[in-house]
Amino acid sequence: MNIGEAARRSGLSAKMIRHYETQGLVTARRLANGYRDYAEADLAVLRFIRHARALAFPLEDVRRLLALWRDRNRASADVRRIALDHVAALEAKAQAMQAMAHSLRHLAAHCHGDGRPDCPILNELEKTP
Amino acid sequence: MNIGEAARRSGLSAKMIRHYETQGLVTARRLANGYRDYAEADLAVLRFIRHARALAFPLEDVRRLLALWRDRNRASADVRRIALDHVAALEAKAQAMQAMAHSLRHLAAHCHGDGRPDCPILNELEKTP
DNA sequence: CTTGACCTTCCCATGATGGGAACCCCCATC
DNA sequence: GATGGGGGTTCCCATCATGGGAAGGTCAAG
Repeated sequence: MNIGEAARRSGLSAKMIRHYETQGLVTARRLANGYRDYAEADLAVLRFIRHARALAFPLEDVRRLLALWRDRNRASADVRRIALDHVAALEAKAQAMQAMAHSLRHLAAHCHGDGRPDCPILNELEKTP
Repeated sequence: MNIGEAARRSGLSAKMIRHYETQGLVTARRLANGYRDYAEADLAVLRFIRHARALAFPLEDVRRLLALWRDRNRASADVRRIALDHVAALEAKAQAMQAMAHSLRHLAAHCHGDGRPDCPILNELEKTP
């Protein structure tokens, strides 16, 4: 199957698939005309990548997860560690964002939000320290 | 004051200040030798930018907030709208991240995390659909 | 006059993705 | 056989905000 069909069936874009190839996550046989040729097994890899990316694993993590996935002698502890480290990163970012959102919501709640220029949001941003 | 001192006193890096200049957020007088020269008023702008960036406003938003800040006839409603739109964006991202974190935590909780290869995380990632 | 600490501009890298150009391939239809 | 359309290929550029670093100008102190 060519890259277009592989894209359709994996839920990725052809661009992404080529990119993942340059990053060493997938490989594809080449036909005589230079076209990439994907087998069902490659599709499984592509879907794996899509699921991992849907959980926002960076490609570097995906590479390691794929290696573990292929390794029948893997230790589930290794997979777990990658996942939990990623969870920690996600939660840290999410909490930072929500803290910012809270501050801003608070400021906005005290802003008249009308035609007058007075605005606690700007007052906060212009603080001297 | 030169860019190094402006950086120290604003809490930004000299690199960032130059970048903000290319983006039209700050301007600086130039000395005869080509060095940028900042006044106290410029420092206030730089600190404003730092505070806005600390709340993760994209530079485009910072540009608009600065324009409103300088405009004595601004309507606080305009500031508020920018802020609340940004809050919505932050919360959407934060929630998406926490949803991913939850899923992964759940999967990891069912993973032995020992030397055995069996792993629900990988099972999830390899799902066919 | 040299040294070191500044400053300048310009280019490149990050991470994952999209856009688009220039060009090749294949098949169907006229 | 020529043409057109819809594949494919590679390569470059843009995003967003920031850092790294090179090459070179400037200045003050020794």
